[in-house]
Amino acid sequence: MPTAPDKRGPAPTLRDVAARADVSATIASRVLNDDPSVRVRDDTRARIHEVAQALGYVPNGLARSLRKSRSDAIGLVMHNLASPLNTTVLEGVRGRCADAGYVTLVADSDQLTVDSSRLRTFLARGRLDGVILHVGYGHHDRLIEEVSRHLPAVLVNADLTAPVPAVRLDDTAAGRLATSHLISLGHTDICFIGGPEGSVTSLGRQSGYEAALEESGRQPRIDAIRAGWGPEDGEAAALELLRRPALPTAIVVANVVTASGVLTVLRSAGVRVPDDISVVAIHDAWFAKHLAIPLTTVQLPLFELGETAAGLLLGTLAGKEPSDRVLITDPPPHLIPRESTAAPRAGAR
Amino acid sequence: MPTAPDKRGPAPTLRDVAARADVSATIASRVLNDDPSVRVRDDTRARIHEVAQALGYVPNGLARSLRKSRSDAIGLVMHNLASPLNTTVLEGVRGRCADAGYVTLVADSDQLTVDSSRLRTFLARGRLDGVILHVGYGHHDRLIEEVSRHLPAVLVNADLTAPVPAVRLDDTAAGRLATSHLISLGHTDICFIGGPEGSVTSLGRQSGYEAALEESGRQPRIDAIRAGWGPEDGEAAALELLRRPALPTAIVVANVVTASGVLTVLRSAGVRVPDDISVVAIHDAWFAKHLAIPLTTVQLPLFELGETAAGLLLGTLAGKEPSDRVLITDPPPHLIPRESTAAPRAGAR
DNA sequence: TTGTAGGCGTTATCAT
DNA sequence: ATGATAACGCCTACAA
Repeated sequence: MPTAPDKRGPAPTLRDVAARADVSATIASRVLNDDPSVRVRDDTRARIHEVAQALGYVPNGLARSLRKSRSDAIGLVMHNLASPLNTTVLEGVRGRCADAGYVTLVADSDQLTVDSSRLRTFLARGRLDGVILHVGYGHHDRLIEEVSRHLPAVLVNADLTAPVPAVRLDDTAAGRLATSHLISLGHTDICFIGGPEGSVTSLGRQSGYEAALEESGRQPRIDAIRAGWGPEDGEAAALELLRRPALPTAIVVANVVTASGVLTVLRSAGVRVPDDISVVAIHDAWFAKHLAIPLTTVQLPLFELGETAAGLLLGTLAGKEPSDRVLITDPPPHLIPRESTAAPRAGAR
Repeated sequence: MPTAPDKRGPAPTLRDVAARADVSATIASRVLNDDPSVRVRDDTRARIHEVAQALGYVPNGLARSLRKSRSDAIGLVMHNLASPLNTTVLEGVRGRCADAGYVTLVADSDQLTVDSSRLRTFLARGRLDGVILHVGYGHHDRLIEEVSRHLPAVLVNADLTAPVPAVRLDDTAAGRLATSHLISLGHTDICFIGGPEGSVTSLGRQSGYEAALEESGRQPRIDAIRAGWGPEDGEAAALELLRRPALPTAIVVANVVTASGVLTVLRSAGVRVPDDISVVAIHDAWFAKHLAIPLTTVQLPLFELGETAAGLLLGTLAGKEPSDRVLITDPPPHLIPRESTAAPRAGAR
C-alpha cells in the first residue's frame, strides 16, 4: 500500500520532491518524465522516484498544460445522450482519446446553444485542445462556427457543409441494404419512414432506399414518410400509415429507436409483423431483439464512428493535415435478420 | 457578428487587451470579471470591454485555475454508460454541474481500474475539483480509495460502506412497491429476479420484496433468483424458471433491462404475459412500453440521483459539511402500470 | 551530471 | 482610480 499523503495540508509539488531528494527541480522533473536526454546516476534517479512515491506526488496538470500550452483534453459536444446510439459514439470517442492519453469533457449541445455563457465556460481557452461536435439535425450552424473559430473541431454526422472536417456513416449503403433485403424477400410495395425534416442522415438513407428500388427494375413506387428520431415519432408515423386505405407490405425505418414505436403501434392495431407487414430498421442496438417483435436491423459501425472522429481530431492536433470529409465504409453495413421480416403473404399485392 | 480573431496567430491575452486599452492588466482583469470593489471611470470600463470584444479575447481557463487553485471541473467516473439508466444519472450530474458553472469530465470505471496510468491522467492534480463515482457493483474499493485520497468524492449507488459520502435510491421502497402491486392483484406465488451476487442495490430491492410479502400475512414463500443487470442475464434467469416443474404466477425483476430479456424468453417459450404470469420491473425507461409486452415498472428518480450527487459534491467544494449518506426518497418510487401485470388466472394456485 | 532563470496567463496584495 | 509585483507549479533553454 502506498503511503497516503492524507488530504491535510497542501499537495506536494515538484519542488518539495526535489528538495527532499536533494536535487534541483529541473532534475526531478526530467527524471520523473523519463526525459531520455538526461543522464543521472542510478541512485539519484532511484532516490527521486522514491521520494515522489513517499510524498504521494502527483504532477499538477494545470501548470503543466499552461506551460506546454496543451491540455491533453478534448471536448465532446453531444446531442441527445439519452439515445443508446449516441452513447455508443461517445464510447468510441472516449476510448480512442483515453488510448492517446486524452481525457474527454462532455457537454450537451442544446444547453450550449441556449446559454452562451456556458459555451464560454466550456471553451475556456487552454482547457481544451480540440472539440468533437455531434449535434444532431438541429440548426447549430452558429454553435459550430463559434466553436471551430476557437479550436480545432471535427463534426460527426453533421447536417451541413461547414468548412470543418466531418465524419459520416454510409447512410446510403445502409438504406440500400435494408431495402434490397426486403426486395429479395419479394416485396415491391415498400414504405420508407424517415427522420426529421432536413436531416441529411435521413436523406442519405432515403436515397439508398430509392436507389435499391430503382435498381430492382420493376416500376418502383417511392413512398416516404417524414417522422423523427424518437419512439413517439415512430408511433405517429405508424398511425399515419394505418389511416391509409391499404398498407404497404413492408417498411424501412430510418432508425431503430423510431422503429420501436412503429412496432408497438402495429401490435396494438392488430397488424401482425411479419405476416401482414415486414419491418426493417437502420442501426442495431441491444434492445432490438426485445421489441414487440424481434426486429431485423442494419448494423452500422457507431463505435468506429466515434473512434474515427477522435482519431481525426487527434491527428490534426498532432499536426497532420486532415482530410476534410470521411465516409466510414469499413466495416460495411451489416444485416441482422430477426423475426420482423419475411416474404409477403401470397395474397398480397 | 463579433469580429473573428481568426485562428492565425496566438490568442490575445489579458495583457494584450490591457495594452490596447491603455490600462494595466490588473484593471483589465478586474473590470472584465465585474469585480465590484473596483471603481473605474465609465469610459475606461467601456474601452476595456470594447478592446476585449474587438480582439476576441477569451480568458485562459488554465491560468485562471492555476492561480485560484480551482478548476471548476468535476470528474464523473461511470460504470456501463451503455445503459440508458446510467445515462440518465449522467445527465443529472452534468445538468447540475453546468448550472453551477462546472464542466464535467467523464471516464469509464473499468478502464480506470485496469490501467493505473489512466487513473493518474484523469486525476492529474488541479484539473478536477472533485469526483463523482458511479462504479457499479464490481470490486472497485481500491479505485474509490485511491480517488478519494486525492479529491473530494461522492459515491452513487455504491455497494460498499466506504468513508465517503454516498447517495442512494430507495431500493427497498421500490422492491416493496413492485411486490405489493402484485399482491394487491391477488398474487401469492411471486418470484424475485435479482442483480448480480453481492450487489447491495439488488439486496435492497430484494429486502423490499420480502418485506412486502411478509406484511401480506399469508405464509409467504420467498423465492429469489440471482441474475445480473444485462438483458442476457434476464434471459438466463427466465430459462432457469422455465426448467421448473411449475411457474410462479408473478415475477419482480430488479431491473428493467434485465426484464427485457425475461419477457423475450417467456414469449418464445409461449408463456403468455400477463395471462400465464405477471411481470413487473424496477426502473422505468423509454423502451419499457415497446418490449415484448408493454412492461409495468416502478419508476425511480435517476435524474434526481445524479443531481443530488452533484449537489452534494458542489456543496462540499463550497465548504459545507456533507451529510455522509443520503437516501433519495423524493420523489418516491412510482408505479407505472402497463400490460404486463394482471390478476392471476382463476385456476392458478 | 546538475542547476539557474524565465515565463506560460491570471489574479491578489499592496502601494500610489 | 489605477498600477507594480509576486505567485500559482511546471518545463526547458542555457549555463556551469
